[in-house]
Amino acid sequence: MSDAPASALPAVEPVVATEETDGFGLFRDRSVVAMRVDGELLDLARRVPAGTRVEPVTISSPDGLNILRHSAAHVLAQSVQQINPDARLGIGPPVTDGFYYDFDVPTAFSSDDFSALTKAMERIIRAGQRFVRRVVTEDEARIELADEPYKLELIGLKGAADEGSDGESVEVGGAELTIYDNVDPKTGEVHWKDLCRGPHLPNTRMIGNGFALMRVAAAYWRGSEKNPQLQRIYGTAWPTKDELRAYQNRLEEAQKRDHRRLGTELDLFSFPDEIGSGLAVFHPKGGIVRQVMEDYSRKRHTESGYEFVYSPHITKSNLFMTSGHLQWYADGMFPPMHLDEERDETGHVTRQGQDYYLKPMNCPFHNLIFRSRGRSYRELPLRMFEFGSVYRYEKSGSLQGLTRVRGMTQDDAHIYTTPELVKSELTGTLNFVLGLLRDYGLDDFYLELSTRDPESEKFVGSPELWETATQTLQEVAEESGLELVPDPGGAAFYGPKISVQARDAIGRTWQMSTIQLDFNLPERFDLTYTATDGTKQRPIMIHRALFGSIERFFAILVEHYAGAFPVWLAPEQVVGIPVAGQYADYLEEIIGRLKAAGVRAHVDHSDDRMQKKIRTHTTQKVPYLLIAGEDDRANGAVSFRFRDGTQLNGVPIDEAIARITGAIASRSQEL
RNA sequence: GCCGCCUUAGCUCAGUCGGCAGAGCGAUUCACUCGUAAUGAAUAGGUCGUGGGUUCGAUUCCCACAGGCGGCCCCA
Repeated sequence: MSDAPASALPAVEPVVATEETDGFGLFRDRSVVAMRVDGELLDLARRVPAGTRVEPVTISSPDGLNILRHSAAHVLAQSVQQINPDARLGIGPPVTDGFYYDFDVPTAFSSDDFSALTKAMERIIRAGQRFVRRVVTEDEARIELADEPYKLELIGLKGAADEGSDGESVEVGGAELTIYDNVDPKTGEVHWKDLCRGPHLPNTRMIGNGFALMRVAAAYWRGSEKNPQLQRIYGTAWPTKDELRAYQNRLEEAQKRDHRRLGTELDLFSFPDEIGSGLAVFHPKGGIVRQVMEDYSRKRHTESGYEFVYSPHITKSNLFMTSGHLQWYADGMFPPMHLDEERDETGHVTRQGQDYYLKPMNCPFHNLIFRSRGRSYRELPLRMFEFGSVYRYEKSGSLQGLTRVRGMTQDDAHIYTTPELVKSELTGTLNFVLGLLRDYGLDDFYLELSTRDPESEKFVGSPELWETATQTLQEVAEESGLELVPDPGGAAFYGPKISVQARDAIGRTWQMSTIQLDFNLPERFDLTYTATDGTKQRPIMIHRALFGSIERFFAILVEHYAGAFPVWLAPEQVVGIPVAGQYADYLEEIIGRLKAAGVRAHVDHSDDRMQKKIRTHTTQKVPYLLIAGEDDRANGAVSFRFRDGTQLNGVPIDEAIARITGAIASRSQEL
């Protein structure tokens, strides 16, 4: 979706080779950068025998873009080693919208190095160096790459496991070990080489001027924090300069929508240093948005048969021993408060203390509520809902605005059901979740089904139980009619789940709600209900978070709407602007009627000129500005000005009020 | 937690090659009363993130810590 369509390019069709030839012989079109034979991507320079069916890969296709970006990564690495011959190479794969290359260098790169690197890259690109593939034996590769310890490690890995992480397969994923030489087209001199499975662009010239270096970062070698950290340079590359610019504009657009920036500009929330990292306060305007979000959610939950429960923020450790959280997730919890311990003068403990923990999850509390008395099958499904405040000691480096915090409010529900009702309950829950998300303005979804990693021993419940549950989730997901993406191995140890992914206004996807089956907690808490035949049965538990966390969902909505909330959510819905002071009283009457109807409205009585007031409240993204001057007063009317700058003048007062209250009541996305 | 960068007024940012700091917006006050994105003027506002060190002198140099940003790892 972020890749530009290839519509401008002429259609290029698969061909069948009539004689032995190479890709250059088969495709004259310059947009073809590689070819596909039997599903395998090959350089255009590769020979194919007569009778081979060959598909062209154009530079703008997903495969073509990856090849472009991977080749750009090579050119980056060549430039780095040109400038700093001591830099050792890690890996350099393409990623979404770009590429990176990891280097082991004694001193980290800074963005100051970018201009020199970019110049070096441009020189290589202009030289039109050819990427020439060469098959080598393992021993030959070891000799040639004797100075590249990381590459040697990859060669060693190749035999062991073909399934490396995605980046490594770019280097050594193929059936043969290959090295690509960067060859000067005039002299035939080899300027640089890299262990790589390819394929590559025919030559560097095709990278053109559609690339840019983006940022530097550190990354653990082969993704493990036990390994040394390498210095990573991220870049982006596109078939044309225009596409590069379009990409850069998208990034700028995303930056303008950044909820942290809008949170300050619109006075919604802040993270005072005094409180601590990852702990937010919501200001009055953000508070209104939150309150409206929560109130509407409460209403819908009540209508859908959920019951509201409340639980404390802290608990003694034994509860999280029972749930298993302390065993599994102690690292992610705030350390305990040790209370009630007493010692004598010599320091000996005379009274054993108690550890209290801030809760990282609500489910154990809900289980206690379930267990507080005997339960009958007649009560099931039992749906408990809570806006539960949870605290998680996230690592300092992973905190991010409101999307990753240490204190948050989950809209958490736990559903206890009989096995017979699991499927209908899951279906109902999924529909409920999707419906509610749509009401908040998100409507482009796909589902992800996270299943057990069959390799892993770390799971609870029998394989048969997992099998049935996964099957049920799959059916429910398929019946929704939404696109379903498998996420093998993504399940938690205690059960499979469906998660709802939503695309926002600029096409980014966010993981939203999760619906998760749990085979673990009912067991650990020994939850039972009495079935029709009088026997005690184990209920099945479904965890369901809709927003995930209110804070994060709030952030997503801010970014989705770029701060311009639909009226029903907007902190300020209407601001009255008199053309001159003498019309303030007239406007005040209209605004008064709106306030009486529950609309968040006020008249701007400041000394600013009217144009200034319009600017002020437009930048504050107020949905409706109501303007009144002599013309309006004479006609018993008022004039609208909307956020997009359009206006609607001389609207009769009753009509104006009906329009506003109507848009609020219907939670309209339109004004 | 790890790597790199950053922290100057409420916000966005200049600046000082070591001699106690400046703009725009915002705020306040006064004048202006105006028909769809900035009226004008004046005033207030900063122990330059915190703590140490070097120095005659530190916002500037060094160290530590805190907070932020970008990644990595992680995300029940």
